[in-house]
Amino acid sequence: MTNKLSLVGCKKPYHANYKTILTENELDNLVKQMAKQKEIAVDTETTSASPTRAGLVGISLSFKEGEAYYIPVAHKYLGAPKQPDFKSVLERLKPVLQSPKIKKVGQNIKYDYIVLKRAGLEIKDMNFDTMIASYLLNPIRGEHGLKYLALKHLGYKMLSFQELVGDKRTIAEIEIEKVTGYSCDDADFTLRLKNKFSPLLEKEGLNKIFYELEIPLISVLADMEINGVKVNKKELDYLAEELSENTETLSRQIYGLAGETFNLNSPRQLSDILFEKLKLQSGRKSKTGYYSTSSFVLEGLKDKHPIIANIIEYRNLAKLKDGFVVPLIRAINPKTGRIHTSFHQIGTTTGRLASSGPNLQNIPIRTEKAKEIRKVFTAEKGNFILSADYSQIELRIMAHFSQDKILIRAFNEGKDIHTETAKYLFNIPENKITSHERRKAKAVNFGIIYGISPYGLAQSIGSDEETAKNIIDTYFSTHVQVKQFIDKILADAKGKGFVKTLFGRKREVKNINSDNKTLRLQAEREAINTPIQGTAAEVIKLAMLKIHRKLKEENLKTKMLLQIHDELLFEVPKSEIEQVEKIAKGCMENAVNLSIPLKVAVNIGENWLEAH
DNA sequence: CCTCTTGTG
DNA sequence: AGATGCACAAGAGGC
Repeated sequence: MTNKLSLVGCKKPYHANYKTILTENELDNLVKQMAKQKEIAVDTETTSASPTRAGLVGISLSFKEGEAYYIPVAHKYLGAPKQPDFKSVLERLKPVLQSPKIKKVGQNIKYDYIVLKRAGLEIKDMNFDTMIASYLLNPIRGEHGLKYLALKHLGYKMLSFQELVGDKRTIAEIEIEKVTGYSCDDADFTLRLKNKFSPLLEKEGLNKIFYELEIPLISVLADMEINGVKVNKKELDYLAEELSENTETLSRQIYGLAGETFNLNSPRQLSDILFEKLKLQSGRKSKTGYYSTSSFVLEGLKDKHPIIANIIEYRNLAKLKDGFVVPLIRAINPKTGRIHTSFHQIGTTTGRLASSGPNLQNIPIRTEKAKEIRKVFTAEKGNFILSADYSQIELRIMAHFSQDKILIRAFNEGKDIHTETAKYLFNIPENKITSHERRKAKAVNFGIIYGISPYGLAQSIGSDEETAKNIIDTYFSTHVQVKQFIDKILADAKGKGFVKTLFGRKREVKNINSDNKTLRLQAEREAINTPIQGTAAEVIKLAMLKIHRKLKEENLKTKMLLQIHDELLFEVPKSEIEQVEKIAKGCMENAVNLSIPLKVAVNIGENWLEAH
């Protein structure tokens, strides 16, 4: 069945030959041809956007531009033809898709890898991901979808998923002929984009970071997503119940004090109550004409009216309940009883990972109730949670980049970096430094990495701007090489229009020469922060590759579960704890060789709270 | 779909 | 005069 590309929505049809594989014979011939190829583009069609839940509906393959094949396995609609048997298709494809000698190409191939691995087929020799290539070529957010890339780089308007599926529930209900065109387009244009991007990566000096970091990371992240993390559902249910009772009590009290009921979750309505009705001292109006009710504002009004403390408490508890507890309960996969997040390699402008569905990189920790939530992240019977986190990785990277004498000496001597900074800022001996001064120094250390202003520092240490400015000046006059490092980054960025990480990841800084001061200053802060944050992200990614490889080599049952920017979380059988502790610490501390040592702290416990 | 708010590193 | 610390995800409200 040949489909001469008569697709709806195609402005500039390529003369493609797409074929539906319906018989054993056709499948045989296809596999024979595939076995001769050096590289094959793969795409799967499924029942869900979430790969850890999705069921396979069909697979498309392409190894020559303009030619592609669609193997339907689970289309279900009135009059659907008999399709090749799902299991036997997988068995027939295994020799080629699992061959370490045939390169696999995909668009967001982690998705397909997960779907196929769950079905029992593990893609080998994943070699190219067009989404990641596009991201490395220009790490901006939200412009790396296949449909967008095909239009931008090849001038081809693909059919959108929405246009294909319409009001049907899943792709399984769509006619095989239509899906053949759609899915073959996906595989075909993935291959075309690969051919376009491959030389560009080379030209931009991105080959190393692409082939040696991001591509091998795909299967590591896929395994983490498949693993998922065990949570204690009973405890979550209990927390939800408890938080509901507490928020209801608080809201009743708040309405009593306000003299009327209103929607407490609406900042606008709350603003009217506090600043119009109760006439409390307001701050500036926001863009939309209402006064801010942020925690910063509320904290300042705490003593002015008894309603304030209640609102603060309500906000805290409501956030935990509606922002974490309830969504976590909903996210539990009924089949595995675990929570499977997605990690995104193209989620950030700096090279960090992002997590969603649910986001497991922002689980609360700071308050007592928050700790209760951390506690529900637990391990299977006989296993423990092991957490390994880098100490001060960003400041260490800044020390390496800047070669600052004070920072390098402090890290080489294993000093507490914030205390050390306080020594220089306030010109007092180490044994005289109070927690108060250390706290200020800590704010300065973080501020430097972010490209701070006197106003910003004043806000975070609660001083006036003049004091903050003096502190910043002192920092730069003592940490001479840090100042030089920042000046060099800015000069570089202004000259070239981009900044680079240690491993050569590039980020364009668009407004670095803008006449608009606000935009320019923001670009300058991005230029300072990106090499530091981005390099830290690369260091932990490298460590993850090493750990993943080692766990496999040593045949360990330990599972890598989460990455939270400077922390890795594992689920470890009791018998493997000592070994894994060594592996994690060793791989993380030796991921790269810098002018300063990297330090990793390992903690073990029954749950994430105990292990952190 | 944007704004506000708040959770993390 | 007015803005002024990096990187995110997500829920709620409201248009």
